[in-house]
Amino acid sequence: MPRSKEENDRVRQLAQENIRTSAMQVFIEKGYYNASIADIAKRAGVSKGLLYNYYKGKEELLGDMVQSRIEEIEDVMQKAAALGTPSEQLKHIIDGAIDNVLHHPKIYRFYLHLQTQPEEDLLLSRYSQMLNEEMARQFQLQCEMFRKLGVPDPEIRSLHFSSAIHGISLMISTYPEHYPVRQVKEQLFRDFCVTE
Amino acid sequence: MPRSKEENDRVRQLAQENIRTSAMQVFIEKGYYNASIADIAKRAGVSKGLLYNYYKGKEELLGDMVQSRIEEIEDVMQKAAALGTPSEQLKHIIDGAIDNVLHHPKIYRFYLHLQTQPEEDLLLSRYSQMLNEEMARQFQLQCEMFRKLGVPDPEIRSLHFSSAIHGISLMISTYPEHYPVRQVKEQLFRDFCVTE
Amino acid sequence: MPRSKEENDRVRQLAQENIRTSAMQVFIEKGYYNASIADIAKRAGVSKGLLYNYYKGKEELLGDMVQSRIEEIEDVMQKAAALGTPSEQLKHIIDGAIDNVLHHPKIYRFYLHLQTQPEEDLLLSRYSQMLNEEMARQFQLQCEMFRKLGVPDPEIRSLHFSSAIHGISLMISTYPEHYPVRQVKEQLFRDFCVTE
Amino acid sequence: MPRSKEENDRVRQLAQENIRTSAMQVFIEKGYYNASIADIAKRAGVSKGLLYNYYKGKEELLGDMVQSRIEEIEDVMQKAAALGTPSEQLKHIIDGAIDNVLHHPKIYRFYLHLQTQPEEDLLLSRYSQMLNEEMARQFQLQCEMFRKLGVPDPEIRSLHFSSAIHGISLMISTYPEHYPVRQVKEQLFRDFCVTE
DNA sequence: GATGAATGAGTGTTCATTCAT
DNA sequence: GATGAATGAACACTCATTCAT
Repeated sequence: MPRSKEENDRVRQLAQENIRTSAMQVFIEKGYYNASIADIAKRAGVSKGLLYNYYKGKEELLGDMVQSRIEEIEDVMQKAAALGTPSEQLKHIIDGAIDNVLHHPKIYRFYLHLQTQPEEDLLLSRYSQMLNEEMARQFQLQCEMFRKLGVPDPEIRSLHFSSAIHGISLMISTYPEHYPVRQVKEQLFRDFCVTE
Repeated sequence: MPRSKEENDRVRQLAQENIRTSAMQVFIEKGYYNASIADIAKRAGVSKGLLYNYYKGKEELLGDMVQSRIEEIEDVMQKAAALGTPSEQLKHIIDGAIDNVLHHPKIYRFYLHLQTQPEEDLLLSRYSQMLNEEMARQFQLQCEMFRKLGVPDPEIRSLHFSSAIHGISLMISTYPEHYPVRQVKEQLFRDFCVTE
Repeated sequence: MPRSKEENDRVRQLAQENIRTSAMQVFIEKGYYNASIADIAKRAGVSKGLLYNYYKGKEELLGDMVQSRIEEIEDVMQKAAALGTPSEQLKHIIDGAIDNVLHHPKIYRFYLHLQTQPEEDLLLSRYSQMLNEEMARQFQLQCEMFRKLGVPDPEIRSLHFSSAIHGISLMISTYPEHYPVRQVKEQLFRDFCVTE
Repeated sequence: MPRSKEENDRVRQLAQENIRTSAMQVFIEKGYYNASIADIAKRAGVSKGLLYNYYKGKEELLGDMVQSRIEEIEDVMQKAAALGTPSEQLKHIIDGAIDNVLHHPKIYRFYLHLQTQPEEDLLLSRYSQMLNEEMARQFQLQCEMFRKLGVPDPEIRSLHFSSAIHGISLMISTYPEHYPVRQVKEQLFRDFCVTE
């Protein structure tokens, strides 16, 4: 007795989800090049063959991860944009970025690693480019916010803002303990989100 | 008649230098895992065998690179420490860091990539750790400078300073063009190197 | 539809058996160091990759061979021990040893070759040691038999017995033809298995 | 000022002797295949290049060793043949063989190892054949001795004699300690060198 | 004679990917 | 859909041998 179409779909969804999650774990632990397909399949508790039924290969798995990372970022940005004042919007970005690093430093680390992939790595540079482009989109939205905030030179301001957040994120992910997160957030807020 | 010892030493030095330089180029272009020994040897115009006469393997080549990177950083820090006032010292660090990224964005990128290696990459994590430790040493020296500068909470200040520099460096290396370097340097100077 | 577990096991058994047998042939023909993995795989009609699915490497293949050789010897010893009189027991050892060399002189040669591996061959000395230890075990069992036989100095007697058998085996394996096997067996029996 | 011809020859002789001796040591320690030319040259304290001036390669070095081994054996046989009675002759062979193993068990081991080289090892089988042929020559001479001794079936007797000596040698070289050498020699003498 | 830098063919090993079942 | 046996290309590394000096 064959499964119904819906049930089949659900099985597919679950299997795919399972594989993707396992791949993320293994990539984050061992890095893309050290993660073998066998590792991922074993982690997911499926056969290598099945993995290839759902994903064309290792690269596509990474592509999925990058895609969902980008969606995550865009989600934060959209939620921010929906807020009333530019000050609140920027604060939301600060919180989103810092909390994310704080709770998942290894994930931040992984994507930064990917983002800094050598440009001529023909296999992966595509993904670092996608991430960088997302950063650029984020930058544009921030510019708009700073413009509304009424600061002079909103582009420069946005650049400073991004630099500050990335610098702090890097430091947090490198030394995850003892980082005075609250203070830093407040400092960022004072420096960037208010006009005297 | 065999070559004299000195002559031989010179030949060895040159060959080694040549190989190291080529390895750097290839690593930076293609990344560690995509750079094959054959690539490096070809780039150096040398046989694979000779490469192994001078280096035990791929890893040692990377080790050499990391070592010289660390020495480069320590050199900047020592030159800074030798200056008269904490203000000048910090300014020297700013200049050293920013100019370095500006002139060799790919090299900065490469080492940041290495630094963000997943921790369980047994092969490379050793090197990311070495780089992180160097960053920690740098941090300690900076604390001292801020202390002399007479700011309250010099540790927090040093943390902010490092975050700022790393953030900016990351942005510069990602978008090497159009970055308002002079302005940023001046801003950093105003933010961190003077006491009102 | 995947193969059933049992079917898969059978396939694995067959493949493994095939590889092991081919490895034995190639090792015996060309020697361990001259037998390349490619040789063995080709002989087995199998890809190099598959070989590594079943064996961790060249050394493990040899390990398997040594293991089964030891089991072969212990089998003869056990069968001997199960016999009624010491005289019969020793006769069984003589027959087992001589017949084995006679029917597979090259195999005897191979293991003797392995047993005489230079002690500092870090790779192989482990296996020569295992074989020597088996010989020592055999020696102990023989001592017991001679003791039951009621000879004076059973240890010395066992030593002579082993020396004689090894000497004869070496000669047979070196000059496999024309060796007066029956006579020699009878002589050994008269010399060692009876008490006047 | 060029060296005189004689002096030159002497230098050559010494250098060659030095290399040959070192090669023997290294071969005996690590085995032929694990001994690299670099090892041998280092042990001899000369450059790889010089080694190739005197020997065409690794194989020729081994050839030299085998040659001198054969001469050693023939020397014992000639000294034996020069003695007055067959009984004394055989005793001399016993002493020569056993004492040799006793004093240099590793060397015996090495040559037995070489002798048991797989027949299809195209590189080394030539040498194992040379050694086996020498053993055959020795066998012929022994036959003559046994004939003179007046035993029936001197060929069979010689075969037994060789088997006994090889068996004992193998045991001594494998368990160099505690072997009751004197007793064994006496037993051999009683078994083979006297007629009742 | 003497050196050791340089070569390159050969080998063991890994792993993404395919496909018969 | 699901499996895992099987493949083979790619790679790191070794070492006997050559030759310019």
